[in-house]
Amino acid sequence: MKLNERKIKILEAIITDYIATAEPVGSRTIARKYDLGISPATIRNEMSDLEEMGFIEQPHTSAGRIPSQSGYRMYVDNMMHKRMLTDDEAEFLKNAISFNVNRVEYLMQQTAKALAMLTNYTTVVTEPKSSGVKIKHIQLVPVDKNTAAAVVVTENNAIKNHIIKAKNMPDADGLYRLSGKINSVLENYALDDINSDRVQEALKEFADYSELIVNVFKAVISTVRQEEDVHLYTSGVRNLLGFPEFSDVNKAKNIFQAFEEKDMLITLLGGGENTAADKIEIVIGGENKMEELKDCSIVRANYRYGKNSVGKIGIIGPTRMNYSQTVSVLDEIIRKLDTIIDAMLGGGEDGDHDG
Amino acid sequence: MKLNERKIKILEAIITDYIATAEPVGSRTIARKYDLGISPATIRNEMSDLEEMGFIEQPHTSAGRIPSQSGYRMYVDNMMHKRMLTDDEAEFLKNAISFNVNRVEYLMQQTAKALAMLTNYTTVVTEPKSSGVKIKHIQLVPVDKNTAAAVVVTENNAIKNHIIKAKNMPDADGLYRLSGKINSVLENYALDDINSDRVQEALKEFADYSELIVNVFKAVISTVRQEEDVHLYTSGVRNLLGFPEFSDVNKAKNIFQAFEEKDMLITLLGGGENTAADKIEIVIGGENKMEELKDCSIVRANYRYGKNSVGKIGIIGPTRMNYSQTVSVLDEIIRKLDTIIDAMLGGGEDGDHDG
DNA sequence: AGTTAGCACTCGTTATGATTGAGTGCTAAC
DNA sequence: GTTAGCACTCAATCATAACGAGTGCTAACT
Repeated sequence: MKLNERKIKILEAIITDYIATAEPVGSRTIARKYDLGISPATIRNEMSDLEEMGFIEQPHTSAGRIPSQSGYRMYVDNMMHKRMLTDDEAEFLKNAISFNVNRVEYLMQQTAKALAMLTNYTTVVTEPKSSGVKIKHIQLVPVDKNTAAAVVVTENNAIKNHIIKAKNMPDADGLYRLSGKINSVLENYALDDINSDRVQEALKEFADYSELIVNVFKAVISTVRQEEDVHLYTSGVRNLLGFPEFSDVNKAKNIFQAFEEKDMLITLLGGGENTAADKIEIVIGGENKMEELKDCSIVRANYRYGKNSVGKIGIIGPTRMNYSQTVSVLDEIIRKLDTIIDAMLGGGEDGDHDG
Repeated sequence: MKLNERKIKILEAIITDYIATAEPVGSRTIARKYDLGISPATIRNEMSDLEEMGFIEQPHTSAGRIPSQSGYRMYVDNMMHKRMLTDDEAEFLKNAISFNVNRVEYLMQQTAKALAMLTNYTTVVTEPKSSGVKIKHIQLVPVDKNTAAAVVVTENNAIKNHIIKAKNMPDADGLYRLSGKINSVLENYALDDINSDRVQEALKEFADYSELIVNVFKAVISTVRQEEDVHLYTSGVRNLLGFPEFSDVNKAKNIFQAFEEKDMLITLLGGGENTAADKIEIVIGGENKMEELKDCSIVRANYRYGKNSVGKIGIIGPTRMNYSQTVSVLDEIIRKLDTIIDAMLGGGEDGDHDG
């Protein structure tokens, strides 16, 4: 059977209507609301075909049709036209995310919140990761008799602290001089070389403090590899409660449970796999492997710093979510975020990472 | 009318039963389940009295009675006996919170989660605040042409970063020397004196960098006053969905909305008012002013570092929550937390506050 | 006096059955 | 190929009745 022009129009009508109303849509409704110039009977015949092709299904005999998973897939891949933002949406976005936040955490929180309010779905945003980033500078600051803080400044001006313990600890001046030495080592050698003779030689003045030095290098390595886990910012979880598909409290409970588990959220955002940096990806219903979220769809994308993807944004709604709006909004916010992050990290405008 | 022994027993039975079942409890049920040695008819008479006294009420004519707000209040203040932890609970707690976490954030998150799992309610925990704490040491670390990081080490070995901007910035060595000067000023003068001639005199060598210096002092002051807002850790929000009182999705939605607003949570935890450091406080139903949470009760307490309250823990459940269990668990966890925090901050064991 | 058995009464909940109406598939005519 | 017409299905709605948990009151009993 061929998916001709008319079938496409009907399928589109069914999906549009179902997205708006959450009610199965029947032939009469389509004939009335969408100007296809054909009678309900004809529509019924076409719908019968569409059902056979697997794009729509019937909850029960005497009900209208609802889109199936592959129906949505077909719509999203081939039929959905990207629409412009409405004036209201554009206006909202303009005010929601201010350029002059000076903390990454606020920016991320703000972004999550703005998206959640605009779309009325749930959003998850990761903080920008600094994995693979180069280290610009490190400085040891005295804290205690056996404790120092290693302040690591990365290439993009993010600042991370690490607590360093060692039995033997130089005084403030000693720490300052040691910092200078370590910086010159970091500048001249790869991280893998830290056990080499030449590095040992460079640091021989501080031979007494080998424990300290080893711990400092450990901290440096963990910064570069970003072994500590990323922060996630979530907003609008409660929005899902507004949708009829989750008015069953038990369903809602399962979903909420999922949202409390970080690992789950990370998988949801696409986990390890690195999707193309500038593509918006849509995961429909059961396409994600998570049982709890089988009635949800995810629209997700990476945001960038320079050319590299440094973080992810996901918008989660019912399978029947408004893909077209969601994609437009996400697209716009990604564009905006890229600019802001560029200004924040790159331009050295600001990059407060305090704790 | 007097609240005699028998009335007390009956009120207690009603509350216990209602907490367990969430169903209005009638005279026959009490006679059957609780061995009071009196007939339903007698119980009915007493219940009628209890209702007149305002401790219980009737949802409708042909239903049993449920405790009123002042009924719970009476129970909580005068009748509830603090019970021991069960073996299971004790065992769970022992495993749930590990002593060797090395980040305050993990500890708080863990605490929130453990409490939520144990009680099956929702918990909110603030991170320990360092407000009012003395500053031990400060060091400026170069970041950028116009940017430095001020690393502030407080008396209890917490470490906070602040980004400092200034048009005119000394080089690394200059920053190090300036740090030394500022430290000696901080040691010898009160923070209010920073505009005094003597302080100006002490820093005159760095007159070119007045913008930088002003910004550093601002950062120091904000650390001491803790003007930046505290982190909150929430867990088990979804638990509330399990209770029949919130099976109406709209009610649940309102509550969830409240939980997404930080200000709300802070008021919930007792906001500004400083309650006695070592008392567990119970706020029943509408006693809190928040309309959205009128069907919830809060059991809350402060945890300490040394003698000072440094943070708050709140457990939120339906008004019909198990106060007795909640209080015991909270009491135990506070005790435990005090020990851990003492070890973490005081003993200088560790206090990683990275960002 | 206090306690209790008995009973009429209330009222939410549940079960039953009838009605409605949205929607379908099929057939026959256009 | 399209459409009007019609019988059929089935969830949702509604009214009614039956049920039962619970009460308050009265009168009898200790």
